[in-house]
Amino acid sequence: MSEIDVVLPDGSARTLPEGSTALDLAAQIGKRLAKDALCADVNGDLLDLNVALPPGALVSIVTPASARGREVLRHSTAHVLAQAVTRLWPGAHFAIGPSIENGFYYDFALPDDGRFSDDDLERLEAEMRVIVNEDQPFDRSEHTIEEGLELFRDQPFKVEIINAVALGASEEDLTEVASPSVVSAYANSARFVDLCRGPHVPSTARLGHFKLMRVAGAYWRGDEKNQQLQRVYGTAWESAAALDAHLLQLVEAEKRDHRRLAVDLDLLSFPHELGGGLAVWHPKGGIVRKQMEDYSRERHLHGGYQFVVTPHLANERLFETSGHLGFYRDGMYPPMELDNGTYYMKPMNCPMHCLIYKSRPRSYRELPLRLFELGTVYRYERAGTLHGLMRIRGFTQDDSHIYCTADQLQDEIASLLEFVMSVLRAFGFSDFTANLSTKNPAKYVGGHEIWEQSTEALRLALERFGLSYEVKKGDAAFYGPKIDIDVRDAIGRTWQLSTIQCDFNSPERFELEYVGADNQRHRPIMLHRALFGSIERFFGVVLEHYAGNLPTWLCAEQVRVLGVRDDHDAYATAVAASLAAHDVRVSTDVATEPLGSRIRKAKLEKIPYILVVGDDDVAKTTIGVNARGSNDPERGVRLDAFTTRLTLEIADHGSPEDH
RNA sequence: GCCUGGGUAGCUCAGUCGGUAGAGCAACGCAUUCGUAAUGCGUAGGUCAAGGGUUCGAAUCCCUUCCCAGGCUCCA
Repeated sequence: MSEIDVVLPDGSARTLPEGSTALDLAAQIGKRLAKDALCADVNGDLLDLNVALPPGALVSIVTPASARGREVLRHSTAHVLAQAVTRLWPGAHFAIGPSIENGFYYDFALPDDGRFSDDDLERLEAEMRVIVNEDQPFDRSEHTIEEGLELFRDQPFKVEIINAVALGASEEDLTEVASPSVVSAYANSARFVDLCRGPHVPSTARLGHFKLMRVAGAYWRGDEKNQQLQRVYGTAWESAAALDAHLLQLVEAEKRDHRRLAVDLDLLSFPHELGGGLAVWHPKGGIVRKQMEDYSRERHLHGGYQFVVTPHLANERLFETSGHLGFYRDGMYPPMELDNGTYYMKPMNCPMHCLIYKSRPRSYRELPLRLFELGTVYRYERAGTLHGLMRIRGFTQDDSHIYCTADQLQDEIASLLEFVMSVLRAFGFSDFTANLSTKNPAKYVGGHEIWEQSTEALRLALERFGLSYEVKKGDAAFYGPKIDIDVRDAIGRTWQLSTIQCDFNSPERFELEYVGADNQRHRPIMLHRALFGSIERFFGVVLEHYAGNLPTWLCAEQVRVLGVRDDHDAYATAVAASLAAHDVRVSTDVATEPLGSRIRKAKLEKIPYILVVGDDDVAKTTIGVNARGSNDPERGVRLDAFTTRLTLEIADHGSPEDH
């Protein structure tokens, strides 16, 4: 019998009998690897373990505790879910079931327009465990288009996918089948076959560390005009420990949910009486927000911006001119009909800023003209999309509109990028990435040249700044290309905060002009930009980033002074007064309750510094300093030394945890 | 807007078969005077989201609306 050589990832070669599979290779390398192996990377393609290796192939064995291994586990678990559904709901149609971050989902159409309820998850999970225990193989087979259509004749979604791929109509469906001409299928048993490109684990027995999480509705092919399918989400891992760790992480993430923290820390609330998506800010939230706004104003003041103020509503003529009524009427609060016309709440500040620009003739000497406003806008977001502060119906943008010439664009954007990141860094973010959204050929206004020129200006500014970015083709708004800036937070989630958008539409619609050095009239380019995006959303992101342990400068209460006994209260009050004289936000909690109880209360409020003063301190003018995040208090600290340290920390935007 | 699940005291939740409202924490009062995450006792607190229906009787069953959660879609 002839032999073949294959190459391992470390560059070493292995010799195997011709016809050997990836599993044979794994077995030759080691018993343990053969036991762990899920599938194999052969010359860059992920394949099942039982395929014969071609001579000279570069092979790596994929094991469960790897990104690709988990992906295969999750996808295979999705097949098990589909089989469980077809067992419990005979006649169910199944659509697609990919692996996703941390797990998988699968979409179904149940017989008689049936719906899953939460109780069904338990039944499904039990059935899935039965399938896992049955140790069913994943048997791959390949078919012609005609055979595939016959094989899945009872599964309309599969038929649609096969046809779409055969016609070359859908690239994304290629993930479901082998190639445009070969239909691949995986059979777990005579009764369950699913269309799939693969690869899969060798047997269902290799699965088991999964949990079904929730049911949801999801539109076929993600289009709300299509049938809504029943989706089941699950999470799946390589081990019980990994699954438990994930579930624990979900619990931890819940603890830093801004909606939870907003209640616990008494920052703000969403009273039912107000209606959905509208918040009231309580005193403590009000202080934090004021700190954010003050900082923003301060930076803009020194950043060459001019402050403007505009009203919350306007006559409909304004929004006809701006085009908002034409394009976004559904997203606006409905009209107020009055004797002298029809009024709308403003969904954006830009039309108002254009009116300010237009209030008198402009010279090229004034450009770039940067108008800034903390402008509150109202958008009637669809009920199902609301999400705490992150998606809200009334919110305040740190909004600016910059009017400039095409020549000024690149410099303006480069300096804007610097400004944006400098401001975001002041709030503790340091990991940024950008997205550059380019023209959607199906939906845009403006000439080819201006799109090219400004997209290039955005791109060059990004490169000049050295910010890593991805190009999102066709993602631009109809009126111009844009840069969005994502930040990564303390637990690795990314949030889109800042946006810099070119607008070729508004200057046209408002007929904005400036007189150039050539004494001719020219049309300026307009930039929309927001750094926080919305103050509400930014507040939510910051709160979650710090899990409520805000840096000292942002905290509503920075210090609380506790006397050990009530005869220390006078000294505690004096300490507080001394700190307050340095603009520290400080309170005292008089000794009617035991010290331990008052300390606990202050810790739950996440106050950066709890100062405890007793006999020693009264005698020596010292304090006991209990810093947030630390379990051993410092005794006998001189008050003036602490005051210096604290005021420095506040000025530096630091936290007690930094020391 | 669509799918699923919810809404009981400020918060977290219990409330069985339809029989008329409960706990812990928080609040308030009194006592306690205490050196680093819960002192004790007591008091008060509810149109059970709102409205309608079924019933002798509804937190509980039905309908409508509002609000919330997780998804889908959307996000100028």
